[in-house]
Parts: sequence; C-alpha cells; structure tokens
Amino acid sequence: MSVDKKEHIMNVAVALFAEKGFEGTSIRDLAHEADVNIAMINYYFGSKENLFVTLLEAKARFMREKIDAVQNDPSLSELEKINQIIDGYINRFLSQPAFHRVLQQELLVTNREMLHQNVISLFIKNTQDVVAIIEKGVRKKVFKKVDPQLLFASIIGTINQVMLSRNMCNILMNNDAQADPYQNPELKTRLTKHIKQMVQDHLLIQPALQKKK
Amino acid sequence: MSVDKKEHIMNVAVALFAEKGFEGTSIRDLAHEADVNIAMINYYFGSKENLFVTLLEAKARFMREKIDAVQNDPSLSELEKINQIIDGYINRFLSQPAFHRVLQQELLVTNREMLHQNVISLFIKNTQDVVAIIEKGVRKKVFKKVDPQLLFASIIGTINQVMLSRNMCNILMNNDAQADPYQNPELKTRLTKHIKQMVQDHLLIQPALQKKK
DNA sequence: TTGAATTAAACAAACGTTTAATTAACTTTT
DNA sequence: AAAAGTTAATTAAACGTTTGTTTAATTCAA
Repeated sequence: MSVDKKEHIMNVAVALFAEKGFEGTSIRDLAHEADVNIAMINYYFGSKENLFVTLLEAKARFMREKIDAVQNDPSLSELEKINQIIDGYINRFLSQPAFHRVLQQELLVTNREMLHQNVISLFIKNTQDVVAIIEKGVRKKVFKKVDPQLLFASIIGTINQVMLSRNMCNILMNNDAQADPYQNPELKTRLTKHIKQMVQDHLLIQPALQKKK
Repeated sequence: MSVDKKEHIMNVAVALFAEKGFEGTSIRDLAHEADVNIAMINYYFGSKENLFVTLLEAKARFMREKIDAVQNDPSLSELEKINQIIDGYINRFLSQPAFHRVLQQELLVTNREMLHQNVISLFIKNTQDVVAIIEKGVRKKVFKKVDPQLLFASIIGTINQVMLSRNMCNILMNNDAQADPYQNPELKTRLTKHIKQMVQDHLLIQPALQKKK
C-alpha cells in the first residue's frame, strides 16, 4: 500500500516536473494532483529535492542495460552495434518522454550542482562506450576517420531535438498541433531510418554496401 | 542612462535565467546581482514575465539575418547554402550560450504557454526555409532522397547537444572540468568540420566529390 | 518647478516544511 | 478471540521564509 502510494507520487511528480520544471512545480500542486495530503510528500521523501533525487535514481537504472548487452556481444559488427544502440536510445527516449524532459531540464540548469552531476554521470559512461565502438571500427578500417564524440552527439542530439517540444515535433512531422507525436509509431520509424542512414553514410567507406537494403 | 541600465538588467537576467532557470531566479537575486533596487525591475519592465518577453524579443531579432541572406543568393549551390547555414547556426549558438540556454529551457517547459509559443515560432520559419533548400536539392538530383526535416533536426540537434551542459561538453572535448568550452575556438572548428562532413556524406550522390577537400 | 528616477519599506500570496493530533494497521498479551 | 499496546499512515493547521509586486517618500535632472 505504501509502496504503491510512493510510486504514484513519483509518477505524478515526473509528469509535473516535465511540464512545469522543478522550481515551477509546488508541493501543493503535486499533492493536489496526486490526491494526497501535502505533508505526505515530506513524510515519504524528506524534502522536495530528495523526491527529485529518488525519482532520478529509480528511473535511471533502466537506462544502462542495452548498451552493456550490445558492447559485449562478439557476434555483432561495429555497424550493427551502433545500429542497435540507435534503436536502444530511440526506444528509451520515446517511451518515457516526460522523464526524458526532466533529465534535459536538469542538464540545462546548473545551480542544483549535485543533481546536475548525477545526470551527467549517467551520460558519461554511455558516451565512452559508444565512442570506443566507433574508434574500434576506425582502427579496423571499416569506418572512415570521423569525430567519434561529435558523431555520438549527432545521434543523441537528433533524438533530443525531436523530444525538445511536443509542439515543435508536430510541426516537423506535419501532425496537427494537439496530437501527441511520441505516441505516433511513424515518428519512431522515420527517426530510426534517418539516423541509421545518416550515420551509415558518414561512417562506411564503401558506398556500394548501402544499396544492400 | 536609463537605456544603459535597462540593458544592464537584461544582460544580468539572461545570465541568471540561464544558470538557474526562470522560476529559479528571484527578482531579489537579479536586483542584487545587477546592483539596482528591487523596485527598478518592475519599474522598467512591469513584471518578471514581461522582462522575460522583452529579453526574448530583443535578442531574437539577431537570429533571422543569416538564413534570409543565404536563401535569396542565387550564386550559391544548395550544398553551399546548407554549409553557410551550418556556419550561421554554430556562430550564433556559440556566441550567446547563455541566451541559447534560456531558449532551450523555454522549449522544454510548457506551462508558460505564451512564451513557449513565442520561442517555437522563431524556429518554425527557419525550419521551413532549410527544408525547402534541401528539397530543392533533391528535386535537382544533386541530393539523395533524404528526410529533410530530420536532417535539419540533426544539424541543430548536434549543436544543441554540445550546448546542453558546459560540463558535458568538456567531457566530450577532453577539456578539464572547469574550462569554458564555448570560448575554445577548437570546439567551433570541430563542430563545423563534423557537421558539414556528415551532412555532405548523407546528401551527396557522388562520393568522389568528397575527396576534393 | 516639474517629471522622471530611485529608494526603503511594506503588501498579500505562495513557498517548503513541521507540528501535534487522529486514524489505521499490526503485535503482543491475556 | 478479545483487549491492550505499538507502530505506521494520514490529516488539518500552522510555521517561518521567500516570492513578485506596490506604495509613498525622496532624490535627481531639466
């Protein structure tokens, strides 16, 4: 019963933080939206900031699995690994747009230093892993000599750009303004196809291979 | 005297909003940091929200020039136009990191609807123009059949990704943690080279042309 | 002397948090 | 199995701050 309620509060909190930001969301808002007493939030989480940290830690665990699995699979070529990582990111980001929004906000705002560092450390490991895969491909001469860090930035940045604003995404996708683009399976299809094609064009030495679709 | 002071307040406001967010910055903070009386902010701008709008409108004017100029230049090829637009975005974003951060925050937070719409409308026109250039290149068969909207998202998204967090950018660039990466000319060089190369690889039909560096 | 610029002080409202009292849910004792 | 005891969950109310904004008085410049 108590665990359910805690989780319920956290889910409402993600939605509100995503919409209004951390500072913009009051505990009274949150309590009202979650239909619990104001005091319950401090009772469960100690403080508003602690609720945020708890929330981050709980959700962030699900973020590392894919890359770990891909990295240690010897049967995959470097390009296949990159492609699977692209799939992984698209799936993860699109399936939790509210949480993703909260993370992005925390990256942009630098005055809550501890939270900021927490979020950044989530990204560092992933960056290093992906960069390592690209560099291996370059050494093997299956990839051109690219800028691995910035190519990673392009992959993530493309998805992030689409996730920046529901409104802007609808304009990009030619949807009507009220729609939720992240529920639309076409977005995932287009995103996946575009990013993979772009990365492949940029990485592969023999363009002939590209035709083997 | 009064114009100088107004501008001074706006400059301090951009810096504070960028660091702490709009809700996270109090008028007292701002007044103290700008070394003016608390009442002066409402005296000049009417309200905190109005200060924000004024700030947006004042800074956003500088954002449209480049694309307008490029778009109507008949001497440029489509690829040259794209390349110049890439230069334009990189220069603009890197030269005003604080303001850029404020814009991004406003895109992520959706509860101040009017401001949100204001920021979005800045991007729409640019998106449409760039998409039109790409589509023209595709019709002329100098470009492959790409996804113009998402390619634009990749260009902007790559720069945005690097601008997300000073801290994360330093990790990407192998700088020490305290440095200001946006002052480092190497970032601009790397970004420009990477994005242009990637876009070119993705767009151009004849890969032989790429070697003509 | 008139109007704008500037100030310190005060305003109500909203903020995160805490308190003290009450209810609910188990444990232990009889 | 009922009663007593114990801990946890929940509540309304209040706490002291801080918030954005306004007022009324004062200084400054033309």
